[in-house]
Amino acid sequence: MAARDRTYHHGDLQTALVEEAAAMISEGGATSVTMRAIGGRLGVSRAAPYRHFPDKTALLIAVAVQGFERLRQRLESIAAADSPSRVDRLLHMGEEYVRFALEHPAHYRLMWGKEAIARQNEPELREAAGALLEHLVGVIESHQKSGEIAPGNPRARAYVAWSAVHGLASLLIEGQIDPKVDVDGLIRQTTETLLDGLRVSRSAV
Amino acid sequence: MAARDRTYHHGDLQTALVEEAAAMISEGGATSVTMRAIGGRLGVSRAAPYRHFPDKTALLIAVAVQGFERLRQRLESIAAADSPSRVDRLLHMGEEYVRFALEHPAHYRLMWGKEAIARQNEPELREAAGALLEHLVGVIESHQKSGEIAPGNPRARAYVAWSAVHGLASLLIEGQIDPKVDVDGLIRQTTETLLDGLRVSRSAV
DNA sequence: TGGAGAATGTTGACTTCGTCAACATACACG
DNA sequence: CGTGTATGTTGACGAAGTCAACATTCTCCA
Repeated sequence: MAARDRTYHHGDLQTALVEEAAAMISEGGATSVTMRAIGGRLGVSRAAPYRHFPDKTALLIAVAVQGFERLRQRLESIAAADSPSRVDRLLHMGEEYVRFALEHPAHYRLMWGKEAIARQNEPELREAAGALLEHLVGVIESHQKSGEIAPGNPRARAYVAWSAVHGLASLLIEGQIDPKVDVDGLIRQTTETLLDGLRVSRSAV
Repeated sequence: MAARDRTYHHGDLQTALVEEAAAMISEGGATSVTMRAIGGRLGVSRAAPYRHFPDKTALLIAVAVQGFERLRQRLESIAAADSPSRVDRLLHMGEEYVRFALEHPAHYRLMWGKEAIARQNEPELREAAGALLEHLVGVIESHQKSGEIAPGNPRARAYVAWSAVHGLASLLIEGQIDPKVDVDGLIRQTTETLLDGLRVSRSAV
């Protein structure tokens, strides 16, 4: 059994650390996560996490990777549910992306913040984000086949789409959008504008 | 004279602190900026900055504000130079925005990172970013008059445009874009897709 | 079945950093 | 020219990351 009730050995501290760090990030932002505090909340000493992660950055990376995976799962379930031939599916996915960021702002910020994750090009992080991109590329391709998106390098088009939703999510969670603005309407308008642009055929790049 | 060569009093430490912090951010990222290091580089003690900024966050905010102002000036000079009735002006502005971020990645990151600037809703920062937005709104309006952008709430359209360029800038500086991709082409494709979308008339939001 | 060695956890200590308090020096101005 | 204020310095403290040495528990084979 993996999660017995132990006094000395925790059972599955590695997993618990990631979960707890994610929870603390949601509650008090990334700065509230300290090795000491996280250990305390798990009833473990301050140095215990070092048996599972070489340093704090590594733990935060694991949390960020988990965030990318959850976001991807969420988008994939939408892609699977909706009809692949309908434009609505794309709108729905874009909206869901932004909604995820709004629901977990600190977590989403961590996924992107090279500030908190002070290290150059973590491969795991790149990979997790890459999986998200790959999924998006596939969706773009399927919609190109059905004609709702103009032909052209699907990867480049996926980057464009990703830019739009990530940019909006970022603006929103950083409080840069006037609170008087109708957020749902803005999300919808952004995804619609994006799709309108992607529908237009231009000289390929 | 404001910048005499002094031994005890620096002359214009406040300005120098912001400049030096910005330089250090460019060189080694935001984490390399410590009060001690910045003081050392300016030949001043570790506590001297506290005569000019209440804490480190305030200094970083000043740096971020300066970044927003420089970016705005850069975009305004383009808006002034190009013909206001040509679509190229918009493309040019979008490209310039992304280029700024690529030239000053750590600085641009700081401008957005609520991580490094751990404080809720700094008014100066909001204001500096707001000025950027206002300028963009004005540009959108002028292009709506000349018909290159469909009518509708110009502020909402400005947010959409801002999302696109900020999102792309963010993807690029966080290393999320495949290095094999032609960056200039991607920037152009993003701004073109955005404009194509903004040109289309939809039910207003 | 009974250790031996690996895995996991704890405590103490060191370092860096932000920050405050007490003190020092230079400047401005009547 | 003297005094109050602006600016700078040093010493100290607490928080936090992290390492080393030590403790406990688990695993698994002889």
